[in-house]
Amino acid sequence: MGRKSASEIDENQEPMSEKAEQILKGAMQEFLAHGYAATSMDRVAAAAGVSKATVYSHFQDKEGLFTALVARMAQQKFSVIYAPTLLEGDPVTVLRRMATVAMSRVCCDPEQHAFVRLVMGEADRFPQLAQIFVQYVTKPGVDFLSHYFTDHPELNIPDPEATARIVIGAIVHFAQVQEMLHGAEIMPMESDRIIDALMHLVMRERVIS
Amino acid sequence: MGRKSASEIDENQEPMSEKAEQILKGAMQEFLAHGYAATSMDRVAAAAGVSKATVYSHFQDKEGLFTALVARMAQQKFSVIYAPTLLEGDPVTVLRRMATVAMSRVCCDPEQHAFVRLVMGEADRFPQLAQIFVQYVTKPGVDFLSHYFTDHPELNIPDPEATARIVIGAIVHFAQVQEMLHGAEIMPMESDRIIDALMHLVMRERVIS
DNA sequence: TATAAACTAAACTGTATAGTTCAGTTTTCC
DNA sequence: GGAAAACTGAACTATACAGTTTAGTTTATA
Repeated sequence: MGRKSASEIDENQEPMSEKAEQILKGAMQEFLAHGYAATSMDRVAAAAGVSKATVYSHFQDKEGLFTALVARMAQQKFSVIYAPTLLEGDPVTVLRRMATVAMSRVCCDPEQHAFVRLVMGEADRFPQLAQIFVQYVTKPGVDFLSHYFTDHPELNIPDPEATARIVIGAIVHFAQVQEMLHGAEIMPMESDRIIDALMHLVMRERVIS
Repeated sequence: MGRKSASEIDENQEPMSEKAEQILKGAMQEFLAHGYAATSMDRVAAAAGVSKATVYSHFQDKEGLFTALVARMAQQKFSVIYAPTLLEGDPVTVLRRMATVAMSRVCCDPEQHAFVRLVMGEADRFPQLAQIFVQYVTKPGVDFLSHYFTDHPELNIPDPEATARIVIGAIVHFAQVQEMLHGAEIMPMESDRIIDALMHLVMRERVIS
């Protein structure tokens, strides 16, 4: 039952036993709802429909379970998947489609909000988990958009990577303020206005071929 | 000793007794370092150099202390202060200066990182605190930049508020990824590149007067 | 100086927690 | 069928916590 020491994180994708999956599912429910410190192992076991001894036979301790869970979620559940069809069409269409898809994913999924909150809130106590989040969630998104900019010089973007970060940062921050921080009531705005303004900024100096 | 019920938040700025200030200082240290759930009232009292009974004579309970603390910090310590001199000069200079100041404030202050982590991490358990954060930290920044855009039509920005959110979101998200999520090692980038790319996007279609 | 208010230290209550142990049950697999 | 492994439920240890109480001390004030 290859366990890991508390401080190292399993980045492999060893197939897991059914019980281990069950436990992770219960752990996800509890940790996402209550955060790390306020989640008890008894509640995790109950949520997983499993005895507490079984939890401790699959995971070294609370920290080990938490790190296994978050690393796994970052790699599986929240890693960005890009459909090839996303790239079909002219840049104006494609960029707007990408922005719209990203915005809806990042705005409309409460589980994603809870996950981001969890990772951000624990980023100082679990810096490795924060880095895994960056590696598997943030970086692929930036790289993807950055490559698209690079592959389309007619967009006339001098620094594709920085520009990719700006576009993604604007979308993510909008979702954070509106949804995660409940800012929608205080400073309401349609997400389309962000997308329109982004398109205006990025597209207006392109070279018409 | 006008206390508040646990669920309502004091948005007034009643002058506080010296002991209450002491307690808030200790509470800030502990809550910023360990988060809400993992902070104990004994440690808060010890950090404040005060007996636990005194803590409970000034604040109703842990939740009341926490909400008083976070609301206060959002209004005092992390509300954005704008110097009038920030606005002197032509738009190219002013915008770059504003971006640079914002970036340094948001990137280089570990206490600000801890505060944002705390508010984000507890935003579901304390939605009113998240809204106070938006009201006193996010909104003033967006409004300020938005007004600057509106006051300078030569910049040719069709949607000032959305554009202000994009600029601020890009800067804040950059700081979040690089510093708060420890992404600097995984996807390093100089903050100047973000600022340059932002300037390029915002300024390139301005009307030269 | 007298009096009230604020404060302290410490003990105390009741509950919750991480992690372990163990006797007994179920599952797996040869 | 039978042995080994996995699992269960429940009790158990030791610790920590929120919040209260008490008895005594300091501080301000009039």
